[in-house]
Amino acid sequence: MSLDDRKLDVLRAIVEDYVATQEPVGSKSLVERHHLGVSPATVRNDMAVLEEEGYIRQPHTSAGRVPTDAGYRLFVDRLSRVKALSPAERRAIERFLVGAVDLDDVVHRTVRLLAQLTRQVAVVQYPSLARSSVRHLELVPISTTRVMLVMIADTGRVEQRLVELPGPVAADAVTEMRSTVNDKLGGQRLADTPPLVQALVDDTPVDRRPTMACLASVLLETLVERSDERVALAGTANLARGGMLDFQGTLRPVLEALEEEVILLKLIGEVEPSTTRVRIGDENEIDNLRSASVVSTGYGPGTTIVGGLGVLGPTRMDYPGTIATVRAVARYVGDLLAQN
Amino acid sequence: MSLDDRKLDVLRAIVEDYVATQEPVGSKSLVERHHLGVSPATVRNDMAVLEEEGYIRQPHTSAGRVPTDAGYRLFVDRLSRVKALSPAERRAIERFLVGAVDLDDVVHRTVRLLAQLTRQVAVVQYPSLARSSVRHLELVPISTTRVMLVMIADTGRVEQRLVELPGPVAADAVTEMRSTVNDKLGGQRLADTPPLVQALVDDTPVDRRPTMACLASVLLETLVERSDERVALAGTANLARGGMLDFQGTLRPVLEALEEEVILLKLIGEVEPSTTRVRIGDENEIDNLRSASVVSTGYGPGTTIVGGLGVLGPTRMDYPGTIATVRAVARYVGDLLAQN
DNA sequence: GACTGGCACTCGCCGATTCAGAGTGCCAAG
DNA sequence: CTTGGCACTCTGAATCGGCGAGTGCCAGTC
Repeated sequence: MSLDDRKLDVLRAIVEDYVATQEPVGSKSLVERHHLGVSPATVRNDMAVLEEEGYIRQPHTSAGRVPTDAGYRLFVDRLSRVKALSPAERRAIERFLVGAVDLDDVVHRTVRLLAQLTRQVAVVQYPSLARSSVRHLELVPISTTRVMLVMIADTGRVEQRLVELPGPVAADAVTEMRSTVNDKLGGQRLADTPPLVQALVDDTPVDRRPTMACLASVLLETLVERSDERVALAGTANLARGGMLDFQGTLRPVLEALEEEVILLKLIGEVEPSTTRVRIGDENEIDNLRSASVVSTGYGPGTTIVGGLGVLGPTRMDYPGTIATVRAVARYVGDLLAQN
Repeated sequence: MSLDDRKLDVLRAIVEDYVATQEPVGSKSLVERHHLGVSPATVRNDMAVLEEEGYIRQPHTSAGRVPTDAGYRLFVDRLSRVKALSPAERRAIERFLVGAVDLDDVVHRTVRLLAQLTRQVAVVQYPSLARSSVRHLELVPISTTRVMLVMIADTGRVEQRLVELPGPVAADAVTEMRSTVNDKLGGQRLADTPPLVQALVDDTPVDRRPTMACLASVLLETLVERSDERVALAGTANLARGGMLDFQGTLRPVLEALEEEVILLKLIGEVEPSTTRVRIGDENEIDNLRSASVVSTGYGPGTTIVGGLGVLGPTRMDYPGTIATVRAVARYVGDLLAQN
């Protein structure tokens, strides 16, 4: 049985009302607020059908209806109208992001901005190393047997690692290695480097090979294996709004999940080109987040994507508004990145 | 009126019981659990006095007593016996901290360790730049008018900033500037650099002065003015343990406070030499944290202090245990730092 | 003078009960 | 297919009473 237009209207009205009021919505108040041209009784019949189909449910017999995860899903996919950002929001975004001096700065500002605009928990992934290219590698001698390896990526990320060398190395040897390393790896996409690194070792004169091998292993470890994705988080306090009625009374599992970087990455990573992804309640793979929804998207200069960002909130969230905000912020950040 | 020994014993017993059970403690259960050699009636009299003096109070007439902030304070100052760490805890600390490759890594591991051991919110400050010395300054040309400035401090911290130069600069000029900058600033304590930086500009040949001035201003801004202290946070999920009975029902204000880096720094910064500081409830200057306690201390290689760390939890916390853990972790981290 | 046992009293908590209101499902009629 | 009407259900708030933990005080004892 397919749902006719009015039933879909009813579902939309239910979602909108419930999101706004946080209370189960009944047939009567529905017809009052949304001028559907029919009587409460008719709406009740529709609601019965919607319930049978699994889009809404009653928390208790004889209290209004509440959308199910499936209901939200349908709403997001087919019913929600795109909401344009208010000029105030646009201005807020611009004001917030200009004057960032640093990649760190950009990410921090972005995540706070996102949390503030959506009033939810925001997550921003640092530009992924795997999607970056090497702009420069720097070797800084710390002592005769120690070198600080600094890698600067074209996305602005800077990673450093202390390297313990197998034996003492002269300063000019370091300089020389720096330039060979830069010659071979500079400009290369990080994902492509492993074979190059190997070649680098093989091409090194024997007397220096142990040192170079050591360097190479750290390089690989840092940049590739330890797939060093970082994320920033903000707005956890927003979880405690709304009396915790969402999240069935305890924030514990949600907060726990948010402490795991791996989980955060899973939430906002796995970005496909330029879509906005919405995961609703049970669609989340993480058990602790079954009562939450995640809206995420990718960002990057131009059309390329270098990282993900998104927000997390209760399933009862303003999807159209959130989606619009997430998209807008992602676009602004992308533009900002393109300028560098 | 001074409190005699038994009254203090009673206070201690009350604190210990309340911390353990989370329930107001009455005279009867007190004498049962702690073998004070007196009758409940006597204890009642003592409790009346303690209440009069403001160390304990009754949530409602005729329910047991609960320590006040002042009661906890007295307990911490005079009554608590130092609790030795269990061997298991010691092992946990060591296991957790070995294998850290990075300053970032050390800090992250530490903060998680601390959260896990104390089952509370943990905060760790990165080694303060103000207390560090310059180990090396690196200038990496990004384009002809842009340079990446990387500063490596002796504490292992690495800060970078993109510098927009007033005009194009040749590669060898950059190299030259790098070495002069390093000559002048290398090894200097960061707090002492501002005049040196000024001198640096003055000593620069006129043709290069604008570039150097630009560099200098970024340097000052990054390292000094923007007093770039960073902190790591973990264990917020622990706030949601114990049904939120502490924190009068809502975590919101606490979570909000924890989102502000400035506040976190205030909590664990301001370190005096090698003391452990305990701030109980109202003693906190931050309004949002009036129902929380903070245990903090400084850490650093040897006896010097380069940063602070600590935990935050409900006033009803196991002070002796927490203090012991915080101290132990600080010491281990200090040792770890000393090795570099 | 300090401690103790006894006793009356207070008051919050818990379960049961009641009541009003919102909302439903169903039915018969338009 | 829609609508008005109606009986029914169930929750949430308010009320009530008994229970019990815990207290404060007093008189007696060491």
